[in-house]
Amino acid sequence: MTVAPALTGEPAVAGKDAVSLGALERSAGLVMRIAQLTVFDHFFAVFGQSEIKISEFTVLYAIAENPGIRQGVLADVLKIKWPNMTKLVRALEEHGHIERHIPPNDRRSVHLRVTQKGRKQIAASEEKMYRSDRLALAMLDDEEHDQLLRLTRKIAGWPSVQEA
Amino acid sequence: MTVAPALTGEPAVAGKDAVSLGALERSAGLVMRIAQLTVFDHFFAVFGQSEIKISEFTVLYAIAENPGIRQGVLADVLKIKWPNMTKLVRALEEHGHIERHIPPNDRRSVHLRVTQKGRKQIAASEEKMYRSDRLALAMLDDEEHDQLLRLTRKIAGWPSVQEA
DNA sequence: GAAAAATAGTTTATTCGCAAATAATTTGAA
DNA sequence: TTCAAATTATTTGCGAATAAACTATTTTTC
Repeated sequence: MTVAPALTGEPAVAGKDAVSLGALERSAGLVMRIAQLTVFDHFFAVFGQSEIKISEFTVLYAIAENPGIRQGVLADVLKIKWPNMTKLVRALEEHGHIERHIPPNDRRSVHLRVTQKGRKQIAASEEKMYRSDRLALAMLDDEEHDQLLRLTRKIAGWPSVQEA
Repeated sequence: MTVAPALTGEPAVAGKDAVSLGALERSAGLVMRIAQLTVFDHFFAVFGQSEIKISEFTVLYAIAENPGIRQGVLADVLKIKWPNMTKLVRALEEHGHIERHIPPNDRRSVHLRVTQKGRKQIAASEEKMYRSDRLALAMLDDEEHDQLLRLTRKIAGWPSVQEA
């Protein structure tokens, strides 16, 4: 029930006794946040100084999977705030990865599509995404990985794989 | 294998067909992030306009559990960046919740202790923390909650409860 | 024992995320 | 019809988070 200061590699603080968080160590919400930050450290390490950010890649990929999707819908699913999605979409458009279409029947909305260049970008970055995941969760075996996916889907309010 | 746009309560975008994220739906790292954001929505809802922020409470509680701890050690364990920890510690000190001690044998470091007032603040807020966790993870049964805790501890690099 | 390297923490400047306000359009109600 | 409310997206302003540079002190190396 104690936490070693060193989380990866060499100790962040050498020679320090273990730190205990007491009852907080049983707050799955808190531990989950720390685990998530740890995971994303790996993601950033893999993507590094890539030409496309993880958030941009995720949105780009999602648009490819859902041609013509509205950006607000995507924002809600990915838990991205609408103003941030506006910026992401603008960046993707400026890089020529997507196109914005305004349908005549509802000119408030913006429908998104991936361009040929966007498809190439996905092909070029896709493997990084899977590698990030494997690297970040290398301490889990296959069964644990599946468990984690099942639990996190449930928390996020996504249907379980069976019922989908 | 599809994601309903509505995650909680009423649909964020009514009348929209389900969104699929394709292969990304099997990236536990990505799903974990979305789940974590969902969890913290509940945390913020419970803490709301409390006099103390969740981050401040967590740090305060951790100091109480580890009297005299250095703030850098705490920052590394909680995955808080050092400059942010500086601000958190300053805020806690200004509110009279903690004291900073500079030991004569190493005057670079700052050792932290909770004051009597800090202890009262913990007593006053502690229950909110547990309530947040219960509320945010209400969709999990006890076994699933334990599983989640075990998996996230492993990802965060914390020893399992057994081996501690 | 002096210079160089490492450690602990803070400051600064910038980026990022968010809430609130705004704009444009569509829907709904009187 | 006409006007109020809702929807969709963007802009703006501000506060939080980050990286990089900096200060102070201690440890190591030669």
